Amino acid sequence: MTEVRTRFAPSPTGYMHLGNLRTALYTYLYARRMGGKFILRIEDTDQKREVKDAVDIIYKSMKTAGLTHDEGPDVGGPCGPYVQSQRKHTYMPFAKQLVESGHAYYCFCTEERLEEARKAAEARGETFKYDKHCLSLSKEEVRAKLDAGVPFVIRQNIPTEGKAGFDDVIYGHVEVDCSTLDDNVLIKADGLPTYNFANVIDDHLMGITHVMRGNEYLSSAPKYNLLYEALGWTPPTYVHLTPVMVEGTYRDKKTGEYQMAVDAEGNPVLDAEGNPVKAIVKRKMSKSQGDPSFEDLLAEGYLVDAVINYLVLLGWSPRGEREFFTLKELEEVFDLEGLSKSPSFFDMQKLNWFNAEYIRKLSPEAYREIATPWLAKVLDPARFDFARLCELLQGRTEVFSQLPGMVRFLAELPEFPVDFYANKKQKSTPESAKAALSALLPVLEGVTDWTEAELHDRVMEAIPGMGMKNGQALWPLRIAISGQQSTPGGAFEIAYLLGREETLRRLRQSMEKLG
RNA sequence: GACCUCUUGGUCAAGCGGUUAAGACACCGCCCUUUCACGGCGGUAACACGGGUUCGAGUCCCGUAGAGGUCGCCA
Repeated sequence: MTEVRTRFAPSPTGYMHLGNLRTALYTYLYARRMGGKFILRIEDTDQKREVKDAVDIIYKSMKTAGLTHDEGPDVGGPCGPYVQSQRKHTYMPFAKQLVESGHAYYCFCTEERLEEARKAAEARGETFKYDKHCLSLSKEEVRAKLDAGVPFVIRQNIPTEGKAGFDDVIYGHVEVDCSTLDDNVLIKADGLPTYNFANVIDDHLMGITHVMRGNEYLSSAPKYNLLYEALGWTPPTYVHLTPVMVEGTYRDKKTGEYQMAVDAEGNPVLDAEGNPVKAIVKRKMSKSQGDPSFEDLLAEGYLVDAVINYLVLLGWSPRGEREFFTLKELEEVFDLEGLSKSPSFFDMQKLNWFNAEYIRKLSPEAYREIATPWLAKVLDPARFDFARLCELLQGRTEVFSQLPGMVRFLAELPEFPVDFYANKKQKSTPESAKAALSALLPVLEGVTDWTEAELHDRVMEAIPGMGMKNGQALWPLRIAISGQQSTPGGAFEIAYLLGREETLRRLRQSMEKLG
């Protein structure tokens, strides 16, 4: 049995979006599971789209995600170079071979002619297909044009009849009529191959056994198989992955304008102020549409392991109850059978849940290290016990970026309405709160050893004498010193964190407002 | 529009001819509790529709509808 070789072949467009990362993940996992090799190849044959540093972003993302490749531009390997633009000269000979065998042909049509034909086809309501105009050129005519230096491309010569198909692990056998296929350009006028050609040549030359890629290639796969046949090569095993979808706004790539919502009659939907509302559509997740990339998520305080765990389950099922997996564990269990056939929607809530679970599993030290910079955005580390604060926060953190908002009240008592004191279950009302706070103030003033234990004991022993239930006294106390109905920790923890002076100051201030 | 593909709760999904149709997120309720969260217990909620095949269909076949993809000298 031959060794499994998979490849992740991104084009350097400047970021790693989540759909791409998931494809890389699956590709990597399958290679590892099978004890094979994972190859990174850069597909940069479109020089117009080249983005500076984009390749570095790819390396960096792969590295943080833990997807190490066995062969690639930076680590080398037996099938290099692994950057397509550096392989420029390997494609033309194969193209010429195809021309010789009649599976491809030179085309000298100008872009203008093609554009006109495309428009004409559109006007007739037909799908444009290249008319094989240049296929009828004689060998001599071709020779003459070539010698005269007329710009050319090389097109694949698709049979006019018959069927073309391929087998896919996920979709099974897919077959189409050749008549619906277009004679795609294999070699562009600049001498570089198109993706359609380069992927076939490189996958074969690099010994790729399993081609895993987005299912946007599903419709062109039959053409690739025709190429493999023409070249006398065995096609790889295809695994076409479903896209990661999202519901969101849609902005036209060319005009930059948002698609607007319309009602059943086609009239614009307006919001309360009478402004048009953007349409919410189902579409592929995409950085250019404003969806978060892998880097964005990490910057917001998502843990790598949580993102990976969430992503692997989005479109793949281990078919068991288990849902937590480390990368290493996935390398043991990942298989192709669990891959789903239908697109899956990205669910931020579930990602948040995964992230929260992973955060809870962090050691207190690790948590504190990550949390500290976030806390320091709004709190002075010299003034607050970050260690204690982190203990309180760890079980309540979903995403680190939420931290500043959760602790800002410690820096400054926020304005809050008196009805915060009203809580039915705690039997608290603004009136009872006033009584409770008045009784509690001297108790707290009497506490000199300002520790949570001491605060707890002094206050708890005073409450029965006040003729109140615990909640009736503690609820208003926490509200008075925090200004919030929900806080990371109870009254004693908050009081401790604030310190004696600040607690008493806030308590008096809040009592004043109660009148 | 043409071609290809997909279709189990709001979302991720198990299921591979016989199940009370798993599980997770979200949501709701109860318990725990000085709030929230965590944790525990429970609940609402699905086989797109219509025809077949079969003793029996979420599972197989055919239509319809809906959704996604492709139709570039982009990948």
